[in-house]
Amino acid sequence: MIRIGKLTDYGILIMTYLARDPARLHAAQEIAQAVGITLPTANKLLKMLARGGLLDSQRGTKGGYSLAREPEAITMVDIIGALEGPVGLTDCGTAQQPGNCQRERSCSVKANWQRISQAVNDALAGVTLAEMTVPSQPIRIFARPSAQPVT
Amino acid sequence: MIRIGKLTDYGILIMTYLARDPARLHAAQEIAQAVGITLPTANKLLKMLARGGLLDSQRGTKGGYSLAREPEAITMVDIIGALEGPVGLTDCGTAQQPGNCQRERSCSVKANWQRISQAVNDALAGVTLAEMTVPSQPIRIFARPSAQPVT
DNA sequence: GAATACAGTACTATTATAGTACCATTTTTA
DNA sequence: TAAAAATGGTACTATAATAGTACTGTATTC
Repeated sequence: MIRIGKLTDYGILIMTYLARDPARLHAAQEIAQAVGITLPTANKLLKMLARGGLLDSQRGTKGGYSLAREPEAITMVDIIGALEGPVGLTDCGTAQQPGNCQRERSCSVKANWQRISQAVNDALAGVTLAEMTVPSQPIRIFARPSAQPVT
Repeated sequence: MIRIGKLTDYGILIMTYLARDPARLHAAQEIAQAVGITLPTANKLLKMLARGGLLDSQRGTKGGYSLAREPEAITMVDIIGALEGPVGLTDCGTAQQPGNCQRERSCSVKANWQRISQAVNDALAGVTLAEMTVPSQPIRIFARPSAQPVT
């Protein structure tokens, strides 16, 4: 099974919670209780999401977090990217470490592998946070401009 | 980062290798050497792939493995599914354990989450093993019948 | 200036993955 | 018919990644 971590799961719950009341400022403690996770864990995730540019934060008493952009402009790729790094499926598939694979010769898979990552990326980019707040909305999958069925 | 395990990476290399010469029977030792992994690891993977119905096997001297279907009829979902279980992204998203999530009330995310898994699934199902053997072929992403842009 | 809340970092425990070993079963061949 | 070669199944160990926690620092409000 391809899976993402528990923390990312929680992170999406947090983001979804905030998306339901975007105007207000929400303290970490309030969020932790609402989502059903411990405060330390919530703190950790909120920091990461803020650091990733998805949340605005305000310090001090009456401080808290709020969405940095409107829910329509935040996708699953943004959230997963902030919590787990760039979406890729294998070591040789990520953009940053091009020459990492030791068996370049037998690995013609590489280029295609990156395409697969791209496909998954596109799928996740097609789901906005706004869509997550409503019970069931059809998800759009956009084919990239270059993609067309092989005849 | 969403990632799949090393073993699955190896598994795809194995399948790609076999796809290049589908007619012949390939022994585990030959495959291990060709792909660049140890024999025990190759054995483990080949067993899993055979058990998953992706490989036919023949025992005894002169035995070995070969693709159970033609490369065009094997997709990334098949391979990943055989090595890591069904493609899903989180515990509550998989089909088999519907009531596992403890915070059902605050989790309206669930249904959408399953849709995301479905989107990823579709993306991976759009890549055949045959396409992996050629250096660079455009990958098709099919939108599901129900999917249509929200106006 | 005290209390509250976020920011950053480092550490520990847990869990999942990767890797290995062993024995059983089937088929070929000498 | 026996030995060798190859797959089938299972269980175990070691490693690595994840999850969780704690501590210190900084900003803001009252």
